[in-house]
Amino acid sequence: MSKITQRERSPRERTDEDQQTNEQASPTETCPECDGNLVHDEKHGDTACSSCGYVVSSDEIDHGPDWRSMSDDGSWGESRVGSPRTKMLHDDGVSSQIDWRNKDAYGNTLSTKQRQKMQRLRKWHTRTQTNQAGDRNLKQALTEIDRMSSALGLPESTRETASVVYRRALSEDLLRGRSIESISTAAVYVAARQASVPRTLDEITTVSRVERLPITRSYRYITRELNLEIAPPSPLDYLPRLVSELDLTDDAEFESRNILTTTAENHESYLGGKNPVGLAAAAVYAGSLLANDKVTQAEVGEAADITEVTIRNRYQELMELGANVKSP
DNA sequence: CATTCGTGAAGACGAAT
DNA sequence: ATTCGATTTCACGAATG
Repeated sequence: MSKITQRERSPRERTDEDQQTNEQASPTETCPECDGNLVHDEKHGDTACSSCGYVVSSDEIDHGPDWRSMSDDGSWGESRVGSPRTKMLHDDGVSSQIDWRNKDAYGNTLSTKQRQKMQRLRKWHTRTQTNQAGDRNLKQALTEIDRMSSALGLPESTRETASVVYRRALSEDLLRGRSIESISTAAVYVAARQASVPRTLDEITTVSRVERLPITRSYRYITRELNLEIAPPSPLDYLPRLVSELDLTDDAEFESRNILTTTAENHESYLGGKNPVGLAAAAVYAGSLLANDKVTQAEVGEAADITEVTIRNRYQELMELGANVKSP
């Protein structure tokens, strides 16, 4: 009969080399990219940087089937078999596929007649997988989400969130008149913000295939229609990335963080309406001064993609509001 | 000399109409 | 769809060290 293989059967037997290389990739404490804190994501087996999203080692955990019987009488009733389900594949990763080679399950070449039959079967099979317009959209969208997430260095969990957001938009029939790209991009934007690893609209735009306008439109649209409540990004979210990009000391980071948190506590209202990146940049500048690890306004501006003028203004305001900034 | 400061005009954005 | 208000950017020269 036809050879139907389960997708992504994960390796049960690992070779010796695999074991060794896996052990050599021992977890480190700080991110090689930005020196941010590394967070281990138990669910996905990823060790990723909490600030820049850099993934250090992925897939330490075998996602393969668990062959143990889960019931006392030893029956297979509860056995868990197959690949893990994931929102990142359009069908949650539960589908099967027909091999493209014209061989049967034993590797024997098929007869001409059988081959033709297989052609038809294949055609039918792929159609059922992607036939519905929605499913076809999904496939393309998920590819895009993955591509953009990679380019932005977002952790795996954030990509799944983006996928879920897109699925919801799809199921609520929100795609009419909007491009798949723009919705996908908006989903990534949403997911990054919800995961407290926000990317600026500029960063998002550079990795997307569509312009800024459709992105913001779609973003507004889906957040409204799906009732997604997204808090404005905190300057603190941007701080670790800046610190690492500028190679500042922990001291400087501490001071910067301190400045931000204290002003946030005492002058909550002040922060409204201001670009959080500008606030973060100003705090980093101030912090670097306090910690004797000075960087110029221009350097901070470069790293944060913000003008010196803005840094100056925020810096001044921070000084006025927090008298506790002065005197090292 | 490099860095910081200050300014006015112009653009971009969100909210309101 | 346009208007309005606040914010940011740009470009520049002056001040500071």
